[in-house]
Amino acid sequence: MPTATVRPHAERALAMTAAKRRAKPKAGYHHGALRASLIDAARHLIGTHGESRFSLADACSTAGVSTAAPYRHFSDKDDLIDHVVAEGFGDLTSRAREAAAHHPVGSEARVLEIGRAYLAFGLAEPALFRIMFAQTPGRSRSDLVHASGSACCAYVLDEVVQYCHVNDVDGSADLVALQLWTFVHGVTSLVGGAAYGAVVAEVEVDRLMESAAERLLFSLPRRNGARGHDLDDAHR
Amino acid sequence: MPTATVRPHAERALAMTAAKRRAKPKAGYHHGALRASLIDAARHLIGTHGESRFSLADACSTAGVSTAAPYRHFSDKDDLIDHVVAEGFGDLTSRAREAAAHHPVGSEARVLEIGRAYLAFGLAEPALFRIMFAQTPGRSRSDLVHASGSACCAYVLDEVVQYCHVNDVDGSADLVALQLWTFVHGVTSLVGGAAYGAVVAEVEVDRLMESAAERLLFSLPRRNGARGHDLDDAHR
DNA sequence: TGGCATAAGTTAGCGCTACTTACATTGCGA
DNA sequence: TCGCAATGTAAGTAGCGCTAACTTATGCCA
Repeated sequence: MPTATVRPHAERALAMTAAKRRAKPKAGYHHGALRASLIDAARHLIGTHGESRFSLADACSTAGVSTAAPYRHFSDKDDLIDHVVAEGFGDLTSRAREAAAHHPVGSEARVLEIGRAYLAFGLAEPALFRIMFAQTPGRSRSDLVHASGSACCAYVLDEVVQYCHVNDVDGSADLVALQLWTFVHGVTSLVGGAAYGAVVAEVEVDRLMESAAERLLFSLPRRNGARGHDLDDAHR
Repeated sequence: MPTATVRPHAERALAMTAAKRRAKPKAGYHHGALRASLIDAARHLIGTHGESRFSLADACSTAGVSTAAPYRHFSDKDDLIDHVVAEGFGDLTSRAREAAAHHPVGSEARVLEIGRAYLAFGLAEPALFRIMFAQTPGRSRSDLVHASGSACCAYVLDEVVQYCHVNDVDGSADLVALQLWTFVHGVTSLVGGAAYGAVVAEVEVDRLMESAAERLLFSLPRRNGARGHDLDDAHR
């Protein structure tokens, strides 16, 4: 047994600032909030270096623990990533809900703000957004990912369906909702990537989305025979 | 010096079948078509195990060479992946061009078939499709990737712009083309992932795309004041 | 046709990573 | 306060990307 045990990782306090908002960090042998700290660190590292460059060892050193510590909280590296993805879906849903809250149900502004929140999330963390909707061929994601992911998609789709019901849109509300979600997801995927930059100016992305929402939803005919919007609104 | 040199990798011939269509494989110390074989192997392995699980060593063993061999042809692992991506963009463009060739310029069928080819490519190789449009935050892709990628996108967009010109569509053709491409890309991204499966039946994807093309392009007003299609066609 | 520069392979080895095993430390409840 | 479960560490293994130094085959040229 060692007579004078050196307290390792004295610099841990420096790395804990990121997790401070989540739990009380106690300096010492036990980290106190390692689970949350590792998720935070992984999310940040994936965002800055990409998923393929992300290493568990990096996350450990930023959290200030040894490389064996994560296995007390996660079964393996993929399990940690799954928790990052689930947290991402939770954040995306929260952001969309917050954006919607300021506008009445069934209003165009509400639908548009949800779309903008979706896009803003993808722009803020493109690498996270990508792994959220990706699936590795070999393995299946955890139930946590499936639950949070389908909850997120279900919410977004439901908001569009509600717009259709409130405004008596003719035709299949599910189809329309799926189309709009698909489009917003497409914009978000492309602007987060490299291909878009050469083609689209960032200022125009919002106009692109508004115009698409107009053509895919707002201008759709209503059950009473009227038309939601004059189509000319879409390209003035 | 060894007196009796054993010829290593006698089983190489077995692994060469995949590259046989590309170059003449000569059994022996020199592979003969290693560059192409490695690209093939990488593309296949990324497709079956995902990018994050793809290892250069696996590609080497399927090609039947040592792990140092790739560095005679590629600067590093990322360089090999870049070549896979460039080949992917080339294939995607080829498929789209072939699909378009059977229909007159400016016809709805031509636009739809290009969209279907795009979707079919993404369904056939989802992992490849994903890395084609992804970018790792830390590093920039090679000029090869940028060239093939922007050529692919430029072709797809140009076809929609041509439709607009042939049919005298009113408004910005660039905007419309971008919208349609974004939508098709969104469908392809989502069906390749896990989120869609729970929501959309695969049979309906084609109807989804057709209906979106109707609303985003075919039903748009024309310069002479007419309307391309009656909007009701979109949801009969 | 011989000879040689060079292209294109190989083996050996380094540092990093994911993960496991065995051990150390701590907090908490009986 | 004791003991145990939770949570950390250190050490070790296998596999990975990549490099350095060496070996083999090929094409070209006197």
